[in-house]
Amino acid sequence: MTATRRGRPPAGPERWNALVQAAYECLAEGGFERLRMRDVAARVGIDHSSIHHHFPTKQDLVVAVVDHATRQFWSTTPPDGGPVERLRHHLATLRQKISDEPELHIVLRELDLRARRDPELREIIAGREEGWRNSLRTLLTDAAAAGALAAGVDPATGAELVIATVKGASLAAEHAGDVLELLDHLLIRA
Amino acid sequence: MTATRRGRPPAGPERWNALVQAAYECLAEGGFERLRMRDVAARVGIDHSSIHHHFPTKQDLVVAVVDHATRQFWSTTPPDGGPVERLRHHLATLRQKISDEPELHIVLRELDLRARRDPELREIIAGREEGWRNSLRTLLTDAAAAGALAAGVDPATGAELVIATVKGASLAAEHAGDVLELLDHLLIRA
Amino acid sequence: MTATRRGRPPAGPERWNALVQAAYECLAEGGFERLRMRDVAARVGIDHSSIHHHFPTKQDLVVAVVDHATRQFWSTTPPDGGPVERLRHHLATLRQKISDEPELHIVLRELDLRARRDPELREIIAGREEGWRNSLRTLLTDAAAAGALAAGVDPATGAELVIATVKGASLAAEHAGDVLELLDHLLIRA
Amino acid sequence: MTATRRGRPPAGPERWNALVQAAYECLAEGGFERLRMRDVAARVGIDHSSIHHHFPTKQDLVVAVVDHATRQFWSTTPPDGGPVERLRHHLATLRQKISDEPELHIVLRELDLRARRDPELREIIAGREEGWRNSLRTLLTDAAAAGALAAGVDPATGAELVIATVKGASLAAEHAGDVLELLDHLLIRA
DNA sequence: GATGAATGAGATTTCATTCAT
DNA sequence: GATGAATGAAATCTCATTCAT
Repeated sequence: MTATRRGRPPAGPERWNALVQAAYECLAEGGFERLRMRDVAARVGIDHSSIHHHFPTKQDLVVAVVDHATRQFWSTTPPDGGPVERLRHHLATLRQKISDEPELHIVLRELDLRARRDPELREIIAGREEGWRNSLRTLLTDAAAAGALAAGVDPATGAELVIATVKGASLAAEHAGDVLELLDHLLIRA
Repeated sequence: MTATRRGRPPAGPERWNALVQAAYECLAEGGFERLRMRDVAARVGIDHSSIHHHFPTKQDLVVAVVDHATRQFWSTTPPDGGPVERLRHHLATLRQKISDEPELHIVLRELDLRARRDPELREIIAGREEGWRNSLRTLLTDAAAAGALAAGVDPATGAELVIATVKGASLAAEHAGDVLELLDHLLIRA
Repeated sequence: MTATRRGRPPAGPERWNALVQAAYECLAEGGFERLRMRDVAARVGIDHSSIHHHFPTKQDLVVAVVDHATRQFWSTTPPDGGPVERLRHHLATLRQKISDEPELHIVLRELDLRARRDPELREIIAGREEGWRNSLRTLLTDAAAAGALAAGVDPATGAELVIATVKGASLAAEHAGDVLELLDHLLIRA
Repeated sequence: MTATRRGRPPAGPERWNALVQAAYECLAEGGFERLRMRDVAARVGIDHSSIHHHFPTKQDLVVAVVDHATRQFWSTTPPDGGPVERLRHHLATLRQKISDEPELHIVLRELDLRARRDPELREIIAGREEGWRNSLRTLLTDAAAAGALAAGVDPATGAELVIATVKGASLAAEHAGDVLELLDHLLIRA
């Protein structure tokens, strides 16, 4: 997106990224059912068969999209600060992402569903989600240790509630903010 | 399912129901991406072209499946009793459904995703979900009136939290029970 | 079309005729390419499979239509009178038919074209056309004997010219009248 | 048709032309009713799905055939010379075409009939025919100005007579020559 | 005679992928 | 690396016809 532009479409790793991005957009717009190599290629401006130089099979492209999409989402590393601030910050960031980039949720849900039948995808997604899950548990455990959690809230289960809610909330973007705010209110005592 | 079976495949409305059920199962197993008229027909034991006798187009079959699936799920009418019992019962029923029939959730999520691009499905699903939403709101409002709701819980938003959680929880069936139990605990004071 | 109506659709030979008429209309509207047993049956108001009781195969129905259509057209028997009047009358009748019932021409052209690959149809049509041809030749021969034909017009070839013109004229119904009038003018001297 | 053939099937525009020609032949042999993409492809020696690389839909192929067929026929531009010679020459050329290439007439009649229900074809064909019609009218007008037309022959109607005859004459190729000769005799005085 | 269900052959079209240039 | 042509498998849908009721 910066250099290597001499009047001709760029090649090399830029092309690779452009293809992943294009596939991501196609997926957001039409779902897996309508994800076509042709459309992805067209969006980048190359021939539909040239795409196979970068991604031998369609699955390879999909895997790259999974990597791209999951990386973006769960990587919300909370900043320094007390346990409560960090947890609050994380939930706030999730809220923001959901309203700022709704297509990301669509893509994640598509991938999640597809992962059910595709072990390769399942592993990648599970790996990323596990990172998030652990991070969440730590957050909640710290909050609990600080006495900032609602009574009877098990940190591990609380983490699942957040995950389940985020995934479900993306269904109806207009409610997502309120729901997560409620979650914040319910879970955190202080 | 009752009579008229003398060694020959049954016909009439039974066949219709069997096809819907078969499509439902195919959808649960392979998702929309792998939903094939051929497979549905084969599962019922008729020729793949005969299916068009009952459902002129694939979409017609899908619509019937939507109807079948959504009808099952949201129709959990809580019994008589006090507000708290009714709400508790409803949440418990949802918990039960999630663990008893996980494929139902898969199908619903497939449909939900597909509805994004298919207005016909969208309307059907939205109609059913609206019924559930209203029912939930009433339940929560009644509970609030009885002073049984956690402080600061708006009934409407609470309903959305339940919906979001249920939809999200179905992603990871193994956590669903705990999550909903927590929700119960958090939302309900008494 | 007259009797046997007791609140239920009629059967028997009336049904047969109705089916032929319906097929004729379908043929006029959509050509052979879109002639469907279903549509024919629907037009008469019976089930599409019941049609096979009257016409075992589609070809049988088509043959009946051929019979129906060709009978109508070529059967313009000229009345008594002098040779010139009879010929003039015949040409006038053709003119009239072309403008009154344009769909008849469409059907005949469809049949004519199809007859090229269907010996059964070919024979029926050829048989009918032969009758017309002979009748035309006699007319022209009589006119020639009466000295009423344009100089150098061979009766047999003149007959072919009329046939060719009528068949071609039906292509553009708006010109048909003028063209046949010109033919009258050119062929007949008196 | 010139170079680049080393034991492998030719590609590029040659393939395109070959497909049009093949479709034309199929149409001549079996009519629209039996025009199959499969057969066209087979005649050229490629897979039946490859044909869609050149003609996305069947209609596109048909349009190309229309273009091919109509271009051939009406483009008989008469040479220099007096009005009578030019008209005679044109009629003679038509006679020749009819006997030399009878399948062209078959195809044209198929197209003509189909154009009744297909606006796209109708326009193409109408456009071409209009060119022929105008050319004929000019010819006849010139001949009339030269006093070479039969008495009472309106040039415009005369043009229609020729068109109708040619179209009709193609039905019975064995009579076409005589009929057109008669037309020549009747129309032209000198 | 009429009906509804079923059949099976076949037609168009789509699409990931391969290959030679 | 890119391209255009070709492939082959598969999917939906159509339709004349048959069969049991």
